[in-house]
Amino acid sequence: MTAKTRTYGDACGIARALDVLGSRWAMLVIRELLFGPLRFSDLERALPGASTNMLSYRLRELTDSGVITRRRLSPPASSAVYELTDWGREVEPILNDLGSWGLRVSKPDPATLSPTSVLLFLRGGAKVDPKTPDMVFRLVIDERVFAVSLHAGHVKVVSTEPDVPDATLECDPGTVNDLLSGEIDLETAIDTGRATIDGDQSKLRILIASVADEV
Amino acid sequence: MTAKTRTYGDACGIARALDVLGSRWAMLVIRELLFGPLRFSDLERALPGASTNMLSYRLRELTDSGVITRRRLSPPASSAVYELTDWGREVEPILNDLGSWGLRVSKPDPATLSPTSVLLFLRGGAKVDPKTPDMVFRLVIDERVFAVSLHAGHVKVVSTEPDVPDATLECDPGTVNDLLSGEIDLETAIDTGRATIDGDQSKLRILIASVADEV
DNA sequence: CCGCATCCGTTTCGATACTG
DNA sequence: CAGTATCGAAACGGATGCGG
Repeated sequence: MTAKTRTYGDACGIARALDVLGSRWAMLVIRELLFGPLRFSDLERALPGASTNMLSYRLRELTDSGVITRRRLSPPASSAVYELTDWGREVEPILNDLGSWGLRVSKPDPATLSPTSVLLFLRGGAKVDPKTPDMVFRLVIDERVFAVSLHAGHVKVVSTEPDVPDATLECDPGTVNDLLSGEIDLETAIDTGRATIDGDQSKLRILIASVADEV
Repeated sequence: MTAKTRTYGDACGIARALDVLGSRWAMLVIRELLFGPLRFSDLERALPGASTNMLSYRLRELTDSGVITRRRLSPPASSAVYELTDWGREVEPILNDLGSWGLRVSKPDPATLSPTSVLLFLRGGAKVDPKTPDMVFRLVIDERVFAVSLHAGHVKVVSTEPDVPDATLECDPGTVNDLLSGEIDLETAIDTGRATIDGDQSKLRILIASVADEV
């Protein structure tokens, strides 16, 4: 059954992009894959509200149109993962811009927040003074480990274990977001048990402050 | 009946943007409004395939969320127009990027092409040598007049009558597109009656060539 | 003609249940 | 874990009609 998706039938590049990315959940699936390959169930967890049904269908569509690929992991762990193709990775700046634009939309009331969203926000929102000394953090959100590094005023976020981090911060996505948007401060987060810190707390404070200023 | 649109229920900026722009035709409506206010029927013509039904609903939604405004024209012409708010105008760069990304998607078979799409393409695709002398054109597509100017290697497209154009080009959207993408040349277009030219043809040729090179 | 409401068939989506 | 099957609900597309 060849998926004859509904098309805009418009030769414009925008319409053609939407023919591929315009259906519900498509862009959010891509958002989730921005920090590396994920399994079906990872996506399911990151996108509650998307039915398994929809997910598998969208994944097939995106695979067919060449935005993502399905790959089987090597023998020991024999599960399948989905990952962005080179072309798919090129939507990242678009999603970033869309994300900044969307900040002016009021938050939905019961709101989820995936680790990925927060990390994108961190990466995109930070404009740090280039004279700030370099630093590396180990960020643990929802069991997933990320290396967050500050180098020459540029924030980098990668989905790996950092070597020699200056500090480790472990907490849930909501807390990271509240910290970055300045809604709570680090002390409160620690005291209320929402965050666990290990290492150089002052450096972490610098990073957080620089992002919070932007917002 | 307050439009309680389906929401992603996700606090991420991307998801919130999609709560507003994610439904079918929404972004294309915005695309059409990028060059200035339009009436309901103008939108209808530019977006065949969108039912009047859908259009009026989308327009209300976009108005409610503050992306566009509805304004009544002054007395003589007492019709209403829709136009982007400042915030709405900020999606332009996003749509441009989306448009470039989407060029790699194969064209739908029976494909329409609105004047707006072509002009966006013209504006976005042209990287002209800054040493090229300035020029101004009068472009007439589907009865709509635009001023296309080349100044210091930058292409500007505005929806107004230009004063003192170097040349006038009148044709349908498809032809402009074919010219810009190098699929036909100016001579052929004129000979086959697809384009009508008045004024300095050589200058027009320079503009066209510089865009076609990009593609 | 313009802006929209209404009716109706089709497609897409969402929730739950169920299988390899 | 990684999806498919099923089914009701919502969104969409097309046609028509109606008051400015």
